[in-house]
Amino acid sequence: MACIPKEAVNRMTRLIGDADKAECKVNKLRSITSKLDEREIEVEAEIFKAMADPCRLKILSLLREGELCVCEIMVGVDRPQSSTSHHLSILKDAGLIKERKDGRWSRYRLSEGAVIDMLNLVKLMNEAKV
Amino acid sequence: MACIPKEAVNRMTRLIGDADKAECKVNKLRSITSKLDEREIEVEAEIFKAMADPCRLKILSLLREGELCVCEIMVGVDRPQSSTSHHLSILKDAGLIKERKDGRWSRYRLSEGAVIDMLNLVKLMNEAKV
DNA sequence: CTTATATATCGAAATAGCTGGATATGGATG
DNA sequence: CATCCATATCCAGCTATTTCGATATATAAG
Repeated sequence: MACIPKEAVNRMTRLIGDADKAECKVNKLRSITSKLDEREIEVEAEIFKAMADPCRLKILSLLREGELCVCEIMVGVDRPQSSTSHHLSILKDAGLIKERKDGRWSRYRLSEGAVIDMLNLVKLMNEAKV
Repeated sequence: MACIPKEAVNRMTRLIGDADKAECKVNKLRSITSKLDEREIEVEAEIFKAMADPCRLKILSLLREGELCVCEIMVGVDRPQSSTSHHLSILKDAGLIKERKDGRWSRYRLSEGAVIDMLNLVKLMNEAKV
């Protein structure tokens, strides 16, 4: 569940050469992560998780063209209705898309904000990788 | 594995009201996703997947401060060595971090490029969500 | 109120991912 | 080459996620 503190400090001491400096570095490192808001990180991970699936990335691509209802999206991604609906709810829970009820149809669109920026950025990262 | 084509077109026809227009929309939707490069989407999903874990987000936060070796990172995230090493390899495979061997130590740093932008963006999205 | 339809939710099986102890690898040193 | 040590890899158990058929919910219309 956690690293062994004593062993960790020993390692750091061997790495740095000085026990006091090592202790100091340990405290510095711990203070960085302890200042992070656990809840915030959880939510950020959820956002990335929502984007971490090929089918959902396709849905987001489709929605860049504009608002679509579920039946259109399931055609676009070529997946059964329940599967499509499931992915949509994950994207919605993460705040990436918005839903609008229209009679018996549910129409989805991209949320305002940074969704498109994220998609553009990851494209850049992909290209940089190759 | 795939949605039922005939049913899909029927749904679209009821949605749009005109069979020809529906057929046309189906083709348009399919052409959007068929133009997407399957391999590229796979890699993009891998990048998001690498960022979709609280522990790995903490590691990226730590590395924003500069290059660190594994023993420093395991202290920072308070995880055992094998676990830390595992997360580092996922981040490395996704291209988010780079490794530099230095004697018996492995030193990791953020990749040049859009990693930090991505972290800043998701922070914005998180704030926007609340 | 009955039927038809669009979407959401459920359930169960399959798959993928996380975790951490144990072990392997490989550099450094004597 | 024997030993120490940092890191990577392996393995097994556990949990989370994906998938899709079946069912439930809800809106529309007759």
